[in-house]
Amino acid sequence: MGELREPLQQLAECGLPTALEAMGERWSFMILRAAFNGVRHFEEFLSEISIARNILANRLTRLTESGILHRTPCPDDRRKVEYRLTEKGLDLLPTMIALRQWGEKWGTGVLSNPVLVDDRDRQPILPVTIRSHDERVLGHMDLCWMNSADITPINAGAPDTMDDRVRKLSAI
Amino acid sequence: MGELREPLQQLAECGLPTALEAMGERWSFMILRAAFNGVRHFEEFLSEISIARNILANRLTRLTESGILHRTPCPDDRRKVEYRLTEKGLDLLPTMIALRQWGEKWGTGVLSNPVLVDDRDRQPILPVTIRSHDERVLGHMDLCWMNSADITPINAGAPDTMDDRVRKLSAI
DNA sequence: ATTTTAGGTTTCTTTTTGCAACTTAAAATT
DNA sequence: AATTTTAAGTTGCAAAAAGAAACCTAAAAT
Repeated sequence: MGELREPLQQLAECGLPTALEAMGERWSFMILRAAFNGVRHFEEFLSEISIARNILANRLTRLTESGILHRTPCPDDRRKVEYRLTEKGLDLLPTMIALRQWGEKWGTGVLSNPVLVDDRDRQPILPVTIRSHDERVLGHMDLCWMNSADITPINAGAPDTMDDRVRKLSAI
Repeated sequence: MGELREPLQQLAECGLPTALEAMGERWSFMILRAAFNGVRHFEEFLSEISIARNILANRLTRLTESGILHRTPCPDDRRKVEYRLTEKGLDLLPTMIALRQWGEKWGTGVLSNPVLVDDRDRQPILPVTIRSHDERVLGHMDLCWMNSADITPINAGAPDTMDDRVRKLSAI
């Protein structure tokens, strides 16, 4: 049991290639990290990251085009432009933190400082994990692939679309 | 003894650059995904991913060098070589799933089927999230940076004032 | 009126990627 | 035993991307 093996014919239909198309280029994650740390302007990114000027311009355009950043000319200083994370961009935080935690755990330099903490109680966050619907932490041996049509819904309380209802009826 | 000055730490030095050094190249995540799906041999990776032969050889070498894959010549067929995920490689699963879920959520019409489920109860896994020490789901506004030296061990009274030991994670 | 700042382009060089053909050892087939 | 096929690469060359440095333009500051 517990062999995580996706049907290989359907590998192309996974969200990973899509995600990598937007975030797979060099510097994209470093730009994202800077953005999460409050960096908003071109020259600010430039001094924060050791990236070439033309490459930064290209990446900011690409990230804007793919809806991860939003570009706005500053009203108060018309030379300036503001790059801000969109909802789509903000939604990459778990991925980025997971990657960062992996780097911290397995990288050579052991010390990680400063550390990400919960603002409410000032305690370090947990390692990012995969969880079951009832929040148990799952390892790769606990996972398998399943046709979404064959899944038995667990909560009958949520309102369903017509399509969901049809699918449920035909699956049971 | 102690003749050297203390090494100057780069502020906000984090595991992300380390992680990207190992996983930031093109195709690395696609190779990882194939490995998670049980792909183990060179020609198998080649037919699964649309990657050039020489690039695959290069990536497999790099991933092996960085300890994400382990390379073993097959004892039963001495032409073959087996590439397997190490513990370090397996530990990238949360990152990969988080990235994949993001791609599914924000990608253009990627219907996610099959779906990752918990082997135990056949229910879909939750979206990968960031969690506090007591497992509350945290958003980017709930996070801040803190010096690890200033963290109060759990059970002891937590400080309730925002002071200069705390830096807000400032996106939007 | 001149200088500085912000956010880019342009040009050129180096590095990385991609394609196709070639190699080498081992297994399978005739 | 001779050959064909398979597996895992390597090599050589063209194309694309990254990086460095100078240049450009509008707007703000001096």
